[in-house]
Formats: sequence, structure tokens, C-alpha cells
Amino acid sequence: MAKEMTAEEVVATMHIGELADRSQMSLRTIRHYDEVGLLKPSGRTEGGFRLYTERDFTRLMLIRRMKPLGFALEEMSELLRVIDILETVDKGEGGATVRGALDGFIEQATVRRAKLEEQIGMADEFIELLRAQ
Amino acid sequence: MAKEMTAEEVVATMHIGELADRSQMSLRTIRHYDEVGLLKPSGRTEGGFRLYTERDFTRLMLIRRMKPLGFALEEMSELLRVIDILETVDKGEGGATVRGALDGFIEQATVRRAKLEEQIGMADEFIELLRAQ
DNA sequence: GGGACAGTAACGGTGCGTCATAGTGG
DNA sequence: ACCACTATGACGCACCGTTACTGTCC
Repeated sequence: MAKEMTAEEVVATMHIGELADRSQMSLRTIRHYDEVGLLKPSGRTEGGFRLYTERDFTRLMLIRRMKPLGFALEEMSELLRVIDILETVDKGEGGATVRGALDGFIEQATVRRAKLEEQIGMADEFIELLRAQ
Repeated sequence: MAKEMTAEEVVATMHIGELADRSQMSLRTIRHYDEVGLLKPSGRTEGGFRLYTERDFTRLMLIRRMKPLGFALEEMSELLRVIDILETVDKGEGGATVRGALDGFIEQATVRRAKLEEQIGMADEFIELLRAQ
């Protein structure tokens, strides 16, 4: 029944289908993220079914929000690692470096967001041109 | 020197490089559009260089503005055909059908534009999450 | 035990980037 | 006769969609 997480708390889990529903991502996409190591399930059933936790859901939602900005899956991986470190270590030797990495992402995101705005501008010009026909 | 356009006016032309500069599209992309039949050069030099006219430039800019909306190259092709017909025929037998096609594009574009806005929303949430770290 | 749900291949497809190699043009 | 510009392959790649077939869960 409840699945043990290597000497930690018993955690509520869900199958891939529920994760897909809640996150609005396709099964294929979630499996792909597993394949490439972007988001691995926290566990598996004896029979091989992927098991995801709330934390996995949170991470998937971060990925989802990151997608429109066009980051590569590898970059998303890196960001997740950075966030992991910031959450656990909080302060330490390499803390500044990691913090800098996060700031880098924020800057990148801001730049890309601006490009998205430009694209909306483009789209508006396009629609105008069509209406003028 | 000046290139004749099969019994029409002599038209100023440019090579692919100038078209690329003016449109901000890569050489590869423009060649790709030729390969798939989306935007074929109006002519070629004896040696095989692609020759583009102002009209080609206009069409390429339409494509460029259409890109952010995520239309497939084939759909862009279709739109160019529709516009062609509307420009030349203007009114005719199948005029209503073609007009309907254009309206379909306008609707599609509007829907996709809305999705772009949603993506900006996503991006903003993402950036907020990062800043909260 | 039965039907919904999940698993693993494996191929397909779009839209170019990126060499490599060779020919053109002013 | 230079040398920047252009041409044609051809391979690669990201990010999944889409079968197809099989196994699992409750």
C-alpha cells in the first residue's frame, strides 16, 4: 500500500495519469522528461508504474511555467538542481556561485520575456495586415 | 544586367544576402523556405544565384510576423496563396470561399495570440517564483 | 477477473543549425 | 585574379506525437 521512501516519511503518491491531469501535460511528455532525466519519478510500484509526489508535481509546474520562455530541457534540469541546492544548503561555501546561477536564470528569463512581448507585437502587425486585406 | 521577368516589367532584384539582412532571417531559413516551396525566388542568375524582388521581401515579412503564432510552414503557404488570389481576382466565382479562408486565418491568429498572452502570464509566474527563492 | 490505466520500444515530423565542399560575381 | 557571396547536399537535433503491443492495478 503506502510506499516507503528509503528511511524517510511515508509520502502520498500518484500515478502518471493524475500528474498529467493536474499539470495539463501529456503522458508522453512526462515520460520523456523521465527519459532525459529532467523529472524522474520519486518511486516505482513493484509492477513498474511511476510514482510521483507533491514535490514532483511542484517541479513539473515550474517546468511548465518555464516552457513558454523556450529554455532547453537541459537548462531546466540545471535550474532544478540550482533550486534544490538553494533549498537544502541555503548557506555554505559554494552558496554564492549557486546564487549567481539563479540570478543568471532570472536575467535570462527577463530577456526572453521581452522577446515574447516583441512576438506579440509581431502577431498584432500580422493580424492587422490580414484585416487590411 | 537587369533581369527580364517573362514579358513583364524589369524589376529590381537582390541576392539572398540582402534579403536576409533586411528581413532578419538567416540564409538557411530562406533557403529552407525555397526548398519546401514556401517562398521561391522570383528568378535565378545564370550561375544559379537566387534573385528576390520587393514583393518577395513583402511576403517574407508576412511570414516573419506569422511565425510567433506558431503556424506551420504549410499553413503559411496556404495563406500566401489565399492572399495572392484576393489580390488578383478580387471578386469572382470562388471569391466567397477564399474570403472565408482568410477569415479562418484571422480567427486562428486571434486564438493563438490569446495563447501567447497566456504564455506571458506563465512566464511572469515563473519569474516571480525565481525571485521568491 | 475485467477494463481502465500504465509500460516499453521505435518510427515520424517540423524547422531549421551546422559543417563540408565547390562554384559565382563584381 | 581576388575574395566575399552563394549553391547544394547531408547529417544532427530538440521535443515530443503517434502507433503498436504488452503488462499492471484494484
